[in-house]
Amino acid sequence: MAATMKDLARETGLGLATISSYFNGGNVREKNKEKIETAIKKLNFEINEVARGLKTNHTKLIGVVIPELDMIFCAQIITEVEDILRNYGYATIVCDCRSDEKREEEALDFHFHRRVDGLIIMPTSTNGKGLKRFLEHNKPVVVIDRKIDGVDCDCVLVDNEKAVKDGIARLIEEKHEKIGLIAGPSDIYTSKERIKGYHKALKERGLQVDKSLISCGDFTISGGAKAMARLLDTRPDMTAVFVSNYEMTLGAMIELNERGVKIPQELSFIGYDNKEFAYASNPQLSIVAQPTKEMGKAVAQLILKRLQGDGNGKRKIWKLETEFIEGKSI
Amino acid sequence: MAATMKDLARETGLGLATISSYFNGGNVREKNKEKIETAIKKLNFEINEVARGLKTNHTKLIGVVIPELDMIFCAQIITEVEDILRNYGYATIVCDCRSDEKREEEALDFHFHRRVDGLIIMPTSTNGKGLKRFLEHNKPVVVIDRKIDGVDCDCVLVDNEKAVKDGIARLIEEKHEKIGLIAGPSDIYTSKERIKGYHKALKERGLQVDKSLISCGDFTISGGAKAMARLLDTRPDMTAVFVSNYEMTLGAMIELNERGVKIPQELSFIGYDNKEFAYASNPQLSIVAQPTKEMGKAVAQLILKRLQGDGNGKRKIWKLETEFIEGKSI
DNA sequence: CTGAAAGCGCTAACAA
DNA sequence: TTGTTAGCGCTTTCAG
Repeated sequence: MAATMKDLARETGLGLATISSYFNGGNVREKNKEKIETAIKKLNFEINEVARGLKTNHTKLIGVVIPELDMIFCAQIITEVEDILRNYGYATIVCDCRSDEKREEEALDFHFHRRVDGLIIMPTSTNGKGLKRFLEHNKPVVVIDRKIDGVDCDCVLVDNEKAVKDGIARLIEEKHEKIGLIAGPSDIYTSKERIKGYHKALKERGLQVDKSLISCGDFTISGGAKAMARLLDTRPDMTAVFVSNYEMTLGAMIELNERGVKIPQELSFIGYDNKEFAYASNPQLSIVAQPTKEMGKAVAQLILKRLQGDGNGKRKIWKLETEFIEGKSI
Repeated sequence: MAATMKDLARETGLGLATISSYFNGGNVREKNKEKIETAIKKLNFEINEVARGLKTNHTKLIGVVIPELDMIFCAQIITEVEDILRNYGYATIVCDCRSDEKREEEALDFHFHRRVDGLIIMPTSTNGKGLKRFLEHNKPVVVIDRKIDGVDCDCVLVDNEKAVKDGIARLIEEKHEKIGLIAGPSDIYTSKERIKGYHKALKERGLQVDKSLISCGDFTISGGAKAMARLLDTRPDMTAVFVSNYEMTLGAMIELNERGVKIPQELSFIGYDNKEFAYASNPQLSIVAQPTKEMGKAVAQLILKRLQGDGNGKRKIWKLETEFIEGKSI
């Protein structure tokens, strides 16, 4: 089996503590360092993180809970986070809860049992019960994208309101007045923010908000297609539409495609996220893109800071800005 | 701090071993079971997997190494695998090596140090050195998508050759003769297979293979766009093109879009993977779709079997079939 | 069926 | 600086 520190001690004739302090940056005489190093090579020693974890009560594991790993928005953030944390010796365990509250709870349990050192979550549920458990045990929590009331932890958010407001403003500039919005589920934080942005944009330009122009999807492709269909059926007078997440953008495009609706002649269109898809569409789509890479960086930075001992610093909320990319769909 | 088994023993008046065997499915008198259960609730006991891992030499951790988490093909497989393994108490640690051999090696080291119980990998490097280390330590390895010579482990593959052959055959049916292929890097297993399929399809129908109709991308969006541009420039006589992965399909579409090439009037097109994108495109794309969900299931099943003790069973290679989805791009 | 005791590989306090 | 020692929380003999 694998060599242990004991073996190193025997091999070098040194004490166990010396070996241990060698690995933990303690003071070891140069000569002994060399001895240890050759012994490591000879015995092919690799430190056992499990044993270390038992002792120190640190697993160097970070739990991640997200609604869907194959939502590109999630995947991009997670890759970035994982990459940075790994450079600091932390492994991330990602659980995809399929936007299901029960599964999310299970995932939190799962991580808790595993004694992760910290938690990163894009929450599905809006009650912060599961998160508090981590905080009570002094394990840092960073929430992505959706703020949760009553839980005192770091957050990385997007300025959803502004994102939508700017997009809608752009449409109004082009003299559109009957502008549809394909929103997310009305109980999700980001959806609410985006709807707020829609309202504000219209009001600021003195336009009326007509609720029948807002159609809620569920952030999935088929949900987006259905929401688009609903708008098309009930509001044939609509001249422009804003879709407020990537999967629904895809769904809406599928529906428009099937009906043969021409963009932008018959309908102006603004989508969300995923530049590549926007470029690959015909015509090229105008979209609002979220800064996933920056979000990932922010998340990693926040949790690392807490893990490195800043347990008491004040809670931080980072709000990042989206980017508007002009295509040919307006 | 959290309660331990010792606390349970004290609370119930039972011995430590009894508590332990309760958790490990041993025989415990009904009465004592009840006692233990109430104590668990009272003390809010949660088993410490770290300690357990130290003792049993099992971490219940599975290392996953993939080239890019935000390649949808990877993400879909991984989600499925993660979901299944979690139901069996295994956590997956995913490392994205960004298609970089050095990073891949680091990821393997990382997992090895962490003492994962098994490894799932979609390899970037073609030498199996890193994998052998796991096998030598009796840790099961499952390779996804790309077979590696000289490493004796389970594999889940796709019938790449047939996938491309069928697509090309479909184009030939429609009287295309100058058919372009946008292939992947020529040193990657799947690319080679796909190129083989291209050759076979042409030969079987008595057509000549013309190397200038094959353009190698690198499985990225920009690579796909460049490869498409190259073909368009050097072979204006080409009447159809087959793109052999999703990201390059996206890239190719971007390029075609920018040049205003009309599909299918000026060029027939077959893409790869991601049905949703195919439906959302205008016109709808014909594509070859890989069975990601089934692949995930197969991977999980194979590794679970090995983890459950079938260490010596013969190496299994599963080859799954792709699906051809007809759109309006031919 | 249950209890006592040893030990997994490591860290950390203390003594030397 | 280095060695000794006592656990971290659990599983697993071995007796009872």
